[in-house]
Order: sequence, then C-alpha cells, then structure tokens
Amino acid sequence: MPTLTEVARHAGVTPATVSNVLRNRGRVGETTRQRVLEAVEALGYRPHLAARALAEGRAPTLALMVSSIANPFYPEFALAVERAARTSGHFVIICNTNEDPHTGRAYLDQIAGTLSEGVLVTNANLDFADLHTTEARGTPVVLCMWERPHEPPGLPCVAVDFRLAGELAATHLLELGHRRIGAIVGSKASGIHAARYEGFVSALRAADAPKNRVKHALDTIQGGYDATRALLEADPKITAIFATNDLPALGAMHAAADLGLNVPGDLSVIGITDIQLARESRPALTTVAVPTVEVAGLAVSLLRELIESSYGQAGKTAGQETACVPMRISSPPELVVRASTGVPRSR
Amino acid sequence: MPTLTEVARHAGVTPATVSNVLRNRGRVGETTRQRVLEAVEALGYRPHLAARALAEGRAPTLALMVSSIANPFYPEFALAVERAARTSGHFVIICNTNEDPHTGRAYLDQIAGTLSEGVLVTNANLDFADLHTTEARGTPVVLCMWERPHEPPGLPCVAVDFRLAGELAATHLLELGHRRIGAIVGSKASGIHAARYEGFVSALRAADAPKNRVKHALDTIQGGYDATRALLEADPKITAIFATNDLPALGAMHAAADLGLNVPGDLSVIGITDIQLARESRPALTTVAVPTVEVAGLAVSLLRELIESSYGQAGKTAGQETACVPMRISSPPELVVRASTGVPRSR
DNA sequence: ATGAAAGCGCTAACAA
DNA sequence: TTGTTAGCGCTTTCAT
Repeated sequence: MPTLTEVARHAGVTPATVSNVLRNRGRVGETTRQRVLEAVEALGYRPHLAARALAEGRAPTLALMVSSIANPFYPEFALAVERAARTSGHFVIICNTNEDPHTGRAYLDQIAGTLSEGVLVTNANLDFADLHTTEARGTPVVLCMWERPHEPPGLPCVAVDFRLAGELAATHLLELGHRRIGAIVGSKASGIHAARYEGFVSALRAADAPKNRVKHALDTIQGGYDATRALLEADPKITAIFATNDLPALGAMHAAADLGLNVPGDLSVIGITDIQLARESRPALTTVAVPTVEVAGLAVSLLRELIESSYGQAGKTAGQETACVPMRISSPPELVVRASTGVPRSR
Repeated sequence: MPTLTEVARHAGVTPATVSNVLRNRGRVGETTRQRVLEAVEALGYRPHLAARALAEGRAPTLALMVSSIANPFYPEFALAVERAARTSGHFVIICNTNEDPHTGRAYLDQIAGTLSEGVLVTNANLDFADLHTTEARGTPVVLCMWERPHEPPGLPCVAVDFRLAGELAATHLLELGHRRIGAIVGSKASGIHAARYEGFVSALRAADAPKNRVKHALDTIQGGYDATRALLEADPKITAIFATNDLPALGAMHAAADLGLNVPGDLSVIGITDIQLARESRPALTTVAVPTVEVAGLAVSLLRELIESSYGQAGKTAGQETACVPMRISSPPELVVRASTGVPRSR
C-alpha cells in the first residue's frame, strides 16, 4: 500500500500538499493539483484511515449498540442507521451486547473514543452509568428510541411517543366495537413498554370501556403466543388482543390459529412498530407504525451535532453541565390498518 | 482521555514498560507491573485503538459486505459473524452495498487495509475484479456462501453444498408422493441459485418424475407470491412448490392462502435456508437448513488465518500466486420437516 | 528488567 | 502557493 509520502515524492511535492489536494483544504495551484492527482492514480493510493483518525483525533465510525438478534427490529434499524451514517462519511460498527450489560461495557470501553467517535444505543439494556461514563470521557451518546417525550432520560435521545401509539391502538379497537380486550405487555411491568400500555389503558378509560386483562410476556413471538393462550383461557370472551410490540402480536395470531380461531373474525390482533414481518404475515398485521427510518436519521444527525460541538468546546472548562440535554422527537406513530383487525362477531 | 504516556509518568516508568505490561510482552518486574496496573486503574486509561492500529500496522476490525436489508437472512448472518469475530477481538464494520457494486467498491477502497484488516463477502453482487484488487493490495477476502463446493470461485471461500440442498428438498417432496411440482428459482437462470435448482432437477430425474414447471422470481416474499400464482395458473394440478429460498417459499404460502388453498393439504411448500421467519410462519415452513452459524464461524476463522499468514509472508516476493485458494466446506444442509409439507390429496 | 528513541501515515500550524 | 516542523498515541528494536 503506497503512502501519502510516496505519492508526494512521485509528484515532486511535499506530503502536506498532497494532503491538501486530497481534502480540498488550503490553496493549491491547479497544475500541482493535477500532478498530485495523477500520482495518486498511478500509485493507486488510498488514505490510511487509522492514521488519519490518529492525526485528526477522531475516527470516522459510529458504534451501534444492539441487544440481540432475537428481535428482527434491530437488524432493520441497523441498516437504516448504516445508510444515514454513510451520508456523513461514517462507518458503523455493530456492537452486539447480547442482552448483557457487561458485554456492553466492554464494547464501550474498547471502541468509544478510539475507534468510533459516537455511540448509538437502541435499547436500555445497558447501564446508564456506563453511558454517562462514556459521555464524560468525551464520546457523545444518543439513545435511539426513548419512549417518553415528556420525561427526558438525562441523555441525548430521539424520542418516540409510544404512549400515543398505545392510545391509537386502543382507539382503533374501540371504534371497531371491541370491549373485551386482552393486552400483552412485552416486558416487565415497569419496563420499556410501560408507556405503550399506559396510553392503551388511558384510551380505554376515556371511552368508559371495562378494565382489560393484562399479561406480561417476553418480547418474542413465543411470548405472545403463550400470553394469548393464557389470556383466552382466563377469559374466552376476549375479542381482541393488543400487544405492545409486533412480535408478540404475531405470536397472538399463531395462538389463534392453533385454537381454531379466525383472525380477525373471532379475534382481532394489533401490535406496535410495523416491522417488516408485520407486512408479511398472514393475515397481515394491523399495527401502529413507528417511523424507524426517520428515527435512525434523527439519531445519526443528533449524534453528529454532538460530536461536532464536543470538538468545538474542547478545552473549555466545565459549566456545560447545566446545558439542557438535547432530545429530538420523531413524527408521531401512525395506525396502519391491515387484515388482522375487524369488527367483533360473537362466538 | 489519559494516554499511555500519562500512565507511565503516573507510575514512574516509561511508556515502553506500560505497553509491555498491558500486552504481557517482554519481561517486567512484578512490582513495577503492579504499579503500572494501579496507575491504569487510577487514571481510567483505555488504549487508543486507532493509534495502536497505526503502530501495529493492522486494525482490529473486519468488514462485512451485505447487499441489503430486503432479505432478513443477512442481518441474521451479520449477528452470527459479529459473535465469531469477537472471539478474536475483532469488531465488525457493516458495509451495506445496497445491491450496488459501485457502493461496494467505495467501501472496499476506503476501509480495506486501513480500518479493517479483512473482508467478508456475503453475496456475489460485487465485482470479483474489485475483490481481487483488494486482495492484491494485501487485505484478505473471504466469500461466505459459495454454492458449489466442486467449482472453486478463485477466491477463498466457505462453500455450502446447495446442490445437495436442492436434492434433499426434491427427495422429501417425492417421498411424500408429489409428482407435479412447481419450482421457484429466486434469481436469474444462471444466478446464485442455479446449483439449488440443479440439485432439485437431478433428484427428480433420478426418480423418473415428470419434468417440473419453473418460474424465476425475485428473491423476496412478493416474488414467491407472484411466481406461485403464475405457476398454479399454468398448471392447477401442481401439488407442491419448491423454492430455492425461504422468502419466496413464504410468498408461496401467502399465495395459497389467498387462493383458498390449504397448506399442506392442497399445496405443500418447501424452501431452503431456514431463516428465523421459517420457524415463525404459520404453518411453519419445511425447509432445508443451511448451517448459518457454522458458516459464519468458518468464514471468520478462515479470514483470520489468511490475515495472519498475510503478515507472515510480508516481504516475500511473488510466487505465492500458484498456492491453492483455500476453501472451507460447511457441514451439509439438512432437511427440517415442519408443517408446510405433507402427503398430497387430490382436489 | 527498564529506558531511550525511532517511526507507523497522516494532519496542522506556521514559515517561506 | 508550497514547504517545514511537529506531533497524534502507541509499539518496537536496541541499549543500558
């Protein structure tokens, strides 16, 4: 691999000039510029990104923390992030924490600030303390899917109004005429899906609908499957299932199929997110869509800004502490009516 | 961020010693070692990976070229690669070429050899010429899913016997009693799925089964959907569909549902790969499983070996050209019988 | 067992 | 407009 210096020698100029030509910095004469470009071409020169990173004090990569492969949402999101990142010349390093905060910290320790100049976090399965540490060391961090626009997490984030998502789902079911609705919350009671369920419940209350049954479950198809069977066993008259995520909703449809229930005739099912699978299931899943691509874009651009300003304020003493933590809010979730919901018919 | 030098000063030693302690190189006295470790701890030192990469002349990352988000197989594979890579301390940079060879080359030009010391390729949608160029510049390349163990591609690779996969699928269908089988080939005639179809056809021929109908289609659910409708229109008596990939197979099931056909009663469906979705569809998809995780592991370890030996032979003159191109063969694909195939019943 | 010094490939003041 | 001179943070001979 030829180096900058070799190119310079080949073109009869100094390394600095070549550097300037390559990055359109500083004034360079047209003739030398040509000579340099030819030399680059002739030698097949490619800049050494690690060297550049060291010299510039910044690396052209972003780290993306994902929790696992289990939920197909993450890969989908990862690709959206990759595209957004490329527009600013960033590469994305995928950091699979495997649901393990320890692994997450190991990643942060290793690459934050050295191989990558910013961190994107797709779920809260990391110690916030670790994230704060990373931030304090000078590497900006952005949370990608904060669920409560009105309760900032204390870290820069992109928020999605998941409470509204829950409301929209409930309203849709109510408008169809459902009164007995079972809810599947894809996490512990106080977990990341709480806002969705709150929105759901509040819409029910606003409509004077009877109290619904709830079941907490793993955020997986299987989790939704089991929860649905439990729910229907507890109350066979349930006509609709609301799940706080698409995966459990899909599981609910599977359960219905195994119980010989027609969807949506006997049982309506609605989820939240609108992952690819939702479009591709049979019947296609009605869901409340979260603007995934937009979120990825917002997260990357926010991170970019933070990165820039972090270099800007280098050297300044503290006092920035009090500056408010930035938050971007995505456009609101939207109901996508497909084939899994309909008017209830008695059975 | 504290540097090595600061740690050294803090511990009252030289940078070289700290470096030695940190990497267990060279002999270091037990007492100094302790002192250094304490300093590292006290300062919260983290090695700067870009700096290390420059000094060592190698970066601790691998590039993974994927073609797009459309096929959920790639993200699945990406996570498997990430896990395998981590065992050797490598980070994975995800390079989404978006089916565009031009983007692919841009990635190769930028990061191969500078930010990453090896390249993993998951599909052939890149110019082989570009890959050879990358290799020639000194960065090893490994193809992850070569489909013909008996026809080496001229590049290091992990091969999967996809011909056998096609045979297994056909045999399964034949054993169930199917004679009129429609095939969906998820690419152009000469494309990457050709081997699968060849295997399928040869098994049919070996069993003296009648010639089957074929339809080429996009390697997507929609592609399989359309192809199935076309196939059934051309010959309504078809009792089974073989698709060269799971996604089109899933599309076939959707088509059956829309046509009021029961799967597997009226129509059996079988795919190849065994992606997560195959397990999670209703009915669950019978498919020929490809050992994805194993392939990822083999690919990473082969790449690792190539990387090591490329540093080893640094300085040697040419002549290695004649050395054979290494190929790893995964364990054979295996039939996974689920609910989408069964004995044909006349209709 | 530890230190001194050179350099990886590039960028960034500052000179000329 | 171009060249000079220092590093960036780390590794690595080679001395001591």
